[in-house]
Amino acid sequence: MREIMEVLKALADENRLRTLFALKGGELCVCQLIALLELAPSTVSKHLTILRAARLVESRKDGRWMYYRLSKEFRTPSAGKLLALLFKDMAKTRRMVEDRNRLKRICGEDMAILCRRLFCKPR
Amino acid sequence: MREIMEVLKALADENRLRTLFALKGGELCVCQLIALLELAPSTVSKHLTILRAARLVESRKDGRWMYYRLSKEFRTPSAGKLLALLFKDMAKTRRMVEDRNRLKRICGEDMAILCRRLFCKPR
DNA sequence: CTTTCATTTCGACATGTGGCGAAGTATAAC
DNA sequence: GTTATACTTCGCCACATGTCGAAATGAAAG
Repeated sequence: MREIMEVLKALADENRLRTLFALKGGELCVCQLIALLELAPSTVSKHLTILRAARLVESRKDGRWMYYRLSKEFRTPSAGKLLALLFKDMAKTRRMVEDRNRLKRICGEDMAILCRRLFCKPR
Repeated sequence: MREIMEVLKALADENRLRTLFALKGGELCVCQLIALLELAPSTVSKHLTILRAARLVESRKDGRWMYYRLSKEFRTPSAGKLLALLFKDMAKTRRMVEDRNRLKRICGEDMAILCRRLFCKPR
C-alpha cells in the first residue's frame, strides 16, 4: 500500500505529470525540463526526486548533464499501464499539445546555450 | 487537464482509496464507511464529497440514510480502467485484506445499531 | 410540531506540499 | 588548482489538505 500511495501521490501534481509526458518521447536533460516547465531549477529537481523515489523515472549522469527517462521496471505492477492510460487522456489537452510544441523547439537548441539562458537570466 | 488532475488528486489519499475499494463490492451507507475507516463522520463526509466531485462515486438518498457507490459513467475516459488497475494492486495489500474482513462484519450488523454505536461512543 | 437521528457544512488547527533563492556538490574547462 | 557549469540540497514561506468537534440540515419517529 505504501508503494501504491507513493506512486499516486507522485502522479497527483500537474508539473510532474507534464514531466512524465515529456519523457514519453525519450530521455531529457534537466535543463530541458527546466525550460519546458518554466520553474526554478531547484523546484524541478525536487519534482524529479519525487518521481524517482516513486520509481516512475530513472536517471543517468553524463558529464555535467543529468538525463532522466521513464522507468523500464516500474515499482508497482500496474504503474506502466496506469501511465499509458493517463497519457492517452492527457494527449488531447491543450496544455500537452502546447508542451509538445515547446519541447520540440527546446530540443532543437544547443544545450550549452540553453543552459546559459536559463541560469543567467533571472526568472 | 483540470479533470484529469481532479481524479488523480482524489486518488492520492489512502482513506479515499480504501473507500473506493470498499465500494467495489457494491453500494454502502455512510455510517458503514465511517465504521470501516474509523474516522470522524465529518471527515468521511468530506472525503466522499471529493470523490463525488471527481465523479468517481455517485450517491443516493434513502430516508435518513445516504448510500454511495462507484460511478457508472466516469468523468475521464480512462478513470474506470485506472481504478481496475489500482484495485488489482491493492487487493494484495495487508490493509485491504483487513478492510475486507472488517467490512464483512460491518455489513452483517444492523445499520441502526451500528449508528447508535458510532454516534454515542466518543471517538 | 417537537425530538431524534444520519449526514453535511463550518471553523479551527496541524501537517504536508510546492515554490523560491542561497549555499553546497561534483564535474568540466581553463 | 582555480573557475565555471549543471545540478541538488537546504531553509524558508505561502498555501493546500486532512482531521476534528460544533453547529446546521433535513428526514423520520414520536
